[in-house]
Amino acid sequence: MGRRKIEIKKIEKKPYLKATYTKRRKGLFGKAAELCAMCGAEIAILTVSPGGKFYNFGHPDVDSIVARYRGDEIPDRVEEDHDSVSHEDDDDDDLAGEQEVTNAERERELEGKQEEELEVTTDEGTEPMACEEKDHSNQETNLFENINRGIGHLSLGSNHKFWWDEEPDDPEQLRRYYQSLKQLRNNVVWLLNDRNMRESCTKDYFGGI
Amino acid sequence: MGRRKIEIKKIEKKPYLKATYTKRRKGLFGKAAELCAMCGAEIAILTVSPGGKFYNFGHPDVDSIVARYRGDEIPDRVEEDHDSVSHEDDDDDDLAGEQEVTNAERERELEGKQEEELEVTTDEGTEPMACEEKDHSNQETNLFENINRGIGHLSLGSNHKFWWDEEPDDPEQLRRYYQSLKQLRNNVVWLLNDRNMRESCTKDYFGGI
DNA sequence: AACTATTCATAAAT
DNA sequence: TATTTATGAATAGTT
Repeated sequence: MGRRKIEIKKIEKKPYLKATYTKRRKGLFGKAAELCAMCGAEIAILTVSPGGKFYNFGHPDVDSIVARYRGDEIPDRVEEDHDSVSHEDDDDDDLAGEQEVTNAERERELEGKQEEELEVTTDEGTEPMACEEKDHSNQETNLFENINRGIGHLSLGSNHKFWWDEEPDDPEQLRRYYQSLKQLRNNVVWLLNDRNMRESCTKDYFGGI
Repeated sequence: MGRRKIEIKKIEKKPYLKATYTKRRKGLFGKAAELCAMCGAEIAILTVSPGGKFYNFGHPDVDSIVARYRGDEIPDRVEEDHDSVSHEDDDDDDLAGEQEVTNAERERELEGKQEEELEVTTDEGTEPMACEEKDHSNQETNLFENINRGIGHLSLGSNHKFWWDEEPDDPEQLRRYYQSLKQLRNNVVWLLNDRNMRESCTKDYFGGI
């Protein structure tokens, strides 16, 4: 796609490496933006540059997609069939597969139809193409509230018992358990922290769309 | 890029929508793979199709990058300066910016140099281009161990005190705190669960690389 | 960083 | 629906 056919292999010369990385990252994000605009897809791209820096793309935003990917939503209903999952179909039972309803689709149907009807926005830039310049600290708060919320609905499908499943009678034991769990909480908090160091870009790719 | 110039706008006709989505997703993942191979970058792409199904790309794998994005690593040292973060530079202070050391880079230097020297793999497919067919349950275990680990190192930089920061003397109070934290733990477990329903693809894109 | 020659991705056709 | 082909778009090399 340039003056000459190139091999796709590691570029060793630093100046070329940087230039190529920047160009191609831009190209990649642009492609993603087009795909979002044309097909109503949601895409999050997390990029770590060779220098170790994050450059991200997200539509409608990175965090909502990442959260969905990890299952950060609060469940209304608990899935029991975690074992019998084998998707052999490779690519296409999506969207066209209107007979074969997947788990994910069923879940979405329960949640609400808003996104299902592929927003009939006709033209110009009134799309909800939000960009990643949101207030991160607020997001942290929301996500954490999310984790703390929905406590009543939870009942993990598993039959295993762990130490935290039995409420200890011994006060000293209880105290130790409490300590452990508090540490867990701290780790979770830390996990949600420090996001501010990262960059995310979406705009510039949705200008003429 | 085809027989005719097209407008980048929402495709309304379902058959075209599906075909286009599939083609372009494939193209996007291919571009990402090339970028990884040429520049040693790490990329995770999370895609939600218009039908609501996940199709993901990851090199070396989705979860490690997502975890890093969210800050899932166990900290060796605690950051104090979370407020004064404003990256105004748009694009390029990366890799070339050998003067201006960012927080992220500093952290990496402390961690160890393994990844810094951009693995001098010269040619063929001996690259660590892992694909996303790993054992998910194992990953869950690992991530959870990760969260449970590193307890000793933690001291959040904040000055705020919350109820979980004071160890309660009252046994009943302690029990209630314990309950709350246990629920939090359950939420975290749930959050790590259910990943098995998703597909991820990487192979097919690294065949000739 | 800006410019072109060229390859590559893909829209339309089959 | 998979394959083919003509064409526009991304980009390698150059300045």
